[in-house]
Order: sequence, then structure tokens, then C-alpha cells
Amino acid sequence: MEGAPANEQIASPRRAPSQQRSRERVERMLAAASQLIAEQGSDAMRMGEVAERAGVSIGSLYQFFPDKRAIIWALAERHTTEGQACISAALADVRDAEGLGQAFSELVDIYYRLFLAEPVMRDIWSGTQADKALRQLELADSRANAEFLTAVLKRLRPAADPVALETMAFLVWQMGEAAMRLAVSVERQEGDRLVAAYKRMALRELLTE
Amino acid sequence: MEGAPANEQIASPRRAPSQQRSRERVERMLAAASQLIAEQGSDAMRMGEVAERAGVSIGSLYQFFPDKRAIIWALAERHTTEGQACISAALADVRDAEGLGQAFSELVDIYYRLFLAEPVMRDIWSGTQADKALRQLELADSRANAEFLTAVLKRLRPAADPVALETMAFLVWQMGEAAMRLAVSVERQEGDRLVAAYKRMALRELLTE
DNA sequence: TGCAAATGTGAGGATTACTCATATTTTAAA
DNA sequence: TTTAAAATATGAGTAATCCTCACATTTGCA
Repeated sequence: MEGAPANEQIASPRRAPSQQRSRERVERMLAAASQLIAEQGSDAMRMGEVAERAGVSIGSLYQFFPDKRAIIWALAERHTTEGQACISAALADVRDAEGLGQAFSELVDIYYRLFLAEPVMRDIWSGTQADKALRQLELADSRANAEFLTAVLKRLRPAADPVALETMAFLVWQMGEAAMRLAVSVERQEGDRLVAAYKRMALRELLTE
Repeated sequence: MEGAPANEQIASPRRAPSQQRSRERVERMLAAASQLIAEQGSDAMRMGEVAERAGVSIGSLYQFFPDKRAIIWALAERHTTEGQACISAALADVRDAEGLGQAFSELVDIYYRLFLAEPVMRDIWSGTQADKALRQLELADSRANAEFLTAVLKRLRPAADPVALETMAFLVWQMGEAAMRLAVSVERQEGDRLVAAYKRMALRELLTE
């Protein structure tokens, strides 16, 4: 972006809303940002437009978000939080290889549907590499999710090298995200095939000794 | 970016340099851009700085590149061209499964070293999702590379479903790129482990009936 | 009630991508 | 060689955008 001096650091934090009124306004800001990202992508999202659509002044926007990236980051963080809860629940009571296969397969389907339905998620995670803070968030999220998987794997294969299991889980998870991004950027039919191929490949890796 | 009205389209083409003098100047522009991307990333690269470092005026820069993305695109395209030649050569005379394993393994190593050594490549391909034209270039490149792989697979497994082989090759290739991006963004030791795990996983997929 | 803290405002500062009128250099035909 | 057209070069200026800040308003509470 441009405007203020190119700031490589993470921007200074802002006050969190403490009153009911401001909390509602912050919600409106996030909702407006989400809409605009869905319509045009985060790059084309204009701060002035976010403020206008949220019915607040540009100054109010910057009262709670230090800069543009911070809004995007806040939306991304919500998705990761929701996602982790979902994944944790799905993998919590896996007891055997069959259960893992079942749970993993369902998770992939859920995520694929999410990617297809949520342009915001797609947009945010695709811009991930360019933004240090987002990249960190995505890596942390991926590690956290991979850890749920690792825990299951360690339970199923107590004799295996733990580091190898961690590496495999992390890799499989990251590849899933890559497969999703790829799948939604080609024609639907090919996307379906790619996701199915990923699922098969990941399961073979996870379930084979 | 900002400045001119947000332009979603691909910018209008500019004249290609026809004189010796201008061809040299364009080379200097590309070299300057490459340096700056390596130093600060393509987002922080300033057109004015590119011009200054290349020893030309800002106007000259825009004489040959319609906009900022076009410079990045030109650098990206060089990489894809070089890469495809390399891959095509490596896979051309694969005759059996063992040869495929050998060639694929070497390719992964080469790409990993390239990713580690070439910040420009990393930067460009990571920004790929945000830019329609770059995304197209990357997809086309990936498809082209996957096709080399598909050709080999069809030779080795003539009975297999061609579409399935194409899907697998495309997926394996895209995942390789994802694995590389991941590997270079974590500590070196973990990166090495991740690349090794990818290699094993991909080979198992490629070599198993 | 009255005061401090929280919140709200929007004109304007600062930076940057990109344009365009104009000047210079090269090419090549006469 | 002359010369006109095409190619190339220049950089001050335009427009768009992010973000700040001095000041106004509202809320919580003693």
C-alpha cells in the first residue's frame, strides 16, 4: 500500500472497544470489510468505503484498527478460531485408523465447501504470503491444526518417530490448504477431482505405517 | 497499489524495445527491479527507485512496462521459461519407475535449492494469488510442468485412466510448490524435513499403481 | 452535577503509481 | 548528405489512497 511511510513493523495497537456502543460499531466495521472483500477482494477494499458502509467516520475506523491489514487480520483470526474448534471436535474421539479416515474425509469436505462458499476466506488466505503478520497467523493456525492430527497419529502409532509424525501432519495440512486454493481457482469439475485426489493421497500417507 | 484508478484489467501493452540501446535499458530496468525485490519484496519495490537504480527516468520505465505488475510479470515469466526447460530435460528420457524416482528426486532438490537461493522467485510466486495475471501465469506454468510428468506417467502406466494421471500430476506439482514455500518460511532444519517428507509422499503417489 | 475517560469526526498531510507534453536520438529513404 | 518520421527519453504534474491529529461529543461514575 501507499500513503504513510512504508511500515514494515506491526502497527501500534489501538484501544479495544469497552463500551456497548463502540463494540457494536466495531462489529459493523468488520461486517462492512467482510462484504467489501467478498465483492472486490481485500486489495481493492478501500478504507473510506469500509467506513462509509459501516456508517462511521474514517477516524473511528482507525480508532480501533491501527491500519488496513489489522482489519483483515481480525477477520482472519475469527476464521482460524472457528476452524480450530471444528477440527478439534472432529478429531477428538478418533480411536482407530478407520475413525481417522472417516473424520479426515469429512473435514476435507467441510473445508472444501467452506472455500467454495466463503470468498472472504479465500481472499484472505491467498494474500497470506505478502503480509508478515498474516503469514504468521496462518503458520500458527496450520501448526495448531496439525497438532490435533499429530495427537491422533501418536495415539494410533505409538511406536513411530514423533518428529516424523509431526512433520507429516504439518505437511499434509498445508497441502490441504494448497489443494483447496487450487481447486477453487479452476473449473468446478476439475476442482472436485483435485480435492478427491488430495484426500486419497493424504489418507494413504496418514494411514500407512 | 494506488495512484491511478484501480485497474482490474490487464494494462495496455507497450512498445517492445527495437533498438539496441533500449534493449539494454530494459535489461537494466529488470535487473534493478530484481535487486529491489530481493532486498525488500515486490510490495515495497518503488517504481521511482527502479528507475533511479536502472539509471533511467520514470517515463522510460513506463515506456516499456504498462504498470508495476508488468515488471514483476516479466521477471516471473523468465523464471517459468527457464524452469520448464530444466524440467522437460530432466524428465525427457525417463524409461522406467526407477528412472522416474531418480529424476523426480533430483528435480525437487534443484527446486528447493532455487527457492532457498532466489528471494525474487519466492517473493513473486508468493504474491501470485493477489494478482490475476500472475495467478494465470503460475497456473499455466504448473499445468505445463505437470504435463511433462503426465507424459512420463502415461508411458509407464498405459493402462491407467489418463484423466486420473493428469489430475495426480497437477496436484503433485502444485503441492511441491506449496511445500517449497512452506519449507523456506520455517527454520532450515524443519524445512529440510518437510521437503524430504514431500518427496517421499509424492514418489509413493507417483510410483504406486 | 461535573469531570475524566472513551469515543467520534473529517479535513488535510504524505506517499506513490502513472500520464503526457515536449525534447532528443536513431533510422532510413531521397 | 539531408531530412522527415519513428523510436526513445524526460520529469514535473495528476489523481488516488492510507492514515493522522486537533478538536467535538458522549458515556461512566464519584
